[in-house]
Amino acid sequence: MTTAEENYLKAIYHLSEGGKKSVSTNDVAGAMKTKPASVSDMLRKLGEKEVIEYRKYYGVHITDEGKKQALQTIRKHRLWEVFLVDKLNFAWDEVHEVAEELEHIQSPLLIQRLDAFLNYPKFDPHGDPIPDEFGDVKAKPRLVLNEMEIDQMGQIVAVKDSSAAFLKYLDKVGAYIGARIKILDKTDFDGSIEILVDQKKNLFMSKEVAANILIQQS
Amino acid sequence: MTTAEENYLKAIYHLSEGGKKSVSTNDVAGAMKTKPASVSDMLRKLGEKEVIEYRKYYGVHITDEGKKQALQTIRKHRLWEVFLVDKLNFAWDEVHEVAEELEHIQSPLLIQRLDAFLNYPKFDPHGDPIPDEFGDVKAKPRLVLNEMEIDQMGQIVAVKDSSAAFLKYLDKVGAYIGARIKILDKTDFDGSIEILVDQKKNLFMSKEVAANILIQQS
DNA sequence: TCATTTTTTTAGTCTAGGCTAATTATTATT
DNA sequence: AATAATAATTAGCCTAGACTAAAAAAATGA
Ligand SMILES: [Mn+2]
Ligand SMILES: [Mn+2]
Ligand SMILES: [Mn+2]
Ligand SMILES: [Mn+2]
Repeated sequence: MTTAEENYLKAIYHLSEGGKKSVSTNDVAGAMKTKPASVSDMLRKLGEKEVIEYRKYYGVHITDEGKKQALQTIRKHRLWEVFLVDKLNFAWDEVHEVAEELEHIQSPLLIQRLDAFLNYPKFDPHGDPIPDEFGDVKAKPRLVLNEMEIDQMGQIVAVKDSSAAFLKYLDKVGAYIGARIKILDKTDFDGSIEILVDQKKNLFMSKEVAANILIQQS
Repeated sequence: MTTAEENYLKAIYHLSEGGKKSVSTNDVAGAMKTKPASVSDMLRKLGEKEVIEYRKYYGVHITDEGKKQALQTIRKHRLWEVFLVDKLNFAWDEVHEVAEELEHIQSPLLIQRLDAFLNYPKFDPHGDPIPDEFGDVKAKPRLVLNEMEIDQMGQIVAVKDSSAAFLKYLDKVGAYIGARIKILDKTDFDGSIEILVDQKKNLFMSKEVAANILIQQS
């Protein structure tokens, strides 16, 4: 698999995650920031490699083999992110782009040793689970913050958006992975919410922000 | 610079190292394991970027700017090799191929942090000096083992060949960076030599092997 | 249902980096 | 100095991965 193929397959995997059976050409183009015409071409190639099932005009469905390969790339991406944050003192908003390159280095030994060196981490700096070498991820149920009800409580365990802009914003307002939160108020009009962080700090946030924060109930 | 351009420029830099003013198309093709026709094409491109001076039919000369860029790639390569050996417990014969990929990751911050994490190493696992961030290398005079005379002494400080085959051979016979050696005998007929390692072990080696071992006199 | 809109694919073009075969320049040898 | 050998370049082709414009299929909705 080339770097481009790995990136496409990973995008298709992520687009399929919400349990969607099929992913459209336009969806992939959006995720990859390429044109639909380029996507059609790539889908044909990935179809021939049998990592996806591709029916012209009807979108694409990732195969078990494809899922396995995508999870390997994701594993590598997240392990490198842990390395950058834990060992090289990168901030959590600085790691995504570099990991996007590092994930394509081809060396099973490297990843095995890196995993050991990092002490077999289970989550990356954004709270996302790291698949094991067989592609198994232990997924605990998580809620999206903007869908929680008043008085519900929980802990921030992950973010959906790993862009520097979003993560810097969270840093600024004091939201972080592990923070204990409680829903204080919700505004029907715009969907914005008010939460209590660590039993001491009130925090208002827009629906857009809350929709990118994942909560686990304790 | 693309990965391919970086690899070519590095090869040209290494081929120029012996003080040779100009490097031939065939030399580059040999080092890169590509055909001369492909090299001609690349030389034109590198010439346009002014990292080399290219006169058709008369070989190529690396510019100061080219040297600077090559040294940055070499710096990255060698830092990654140190990381693999010191932190991930790779053997010195296992690192070259992986470093060949890692050296192309584009992130100045990454290299700066990696350097600090490794405690600013001055040499890679093969004894080669690591250029600093300005491209400066501190080069101490080194002799090639097969050119030394009987009774001369010194320390193995580096190897010229970083292939797994060669390094595994050195492991097997007990030669390593840092070993103190003394020339016991030389055979004119085939250039083979006998050395004493660490004042206790006699070691015979062919001219070919000795020609890839670098000695610093103490 | 049938026309319009939207989505997707195809056709054709481009660049990077390879290749082979043919040509040309340089170097070596009579 | 002329010819032969060698080295290097050019010409033409290929694949991967992008793109635009045109064509075709599917979805929408009057
Ligand atoms: Mn990537
Ligand atoms: Mn992440
Ligand atoms: Mn390389
Ligand atoms: Mn090395």
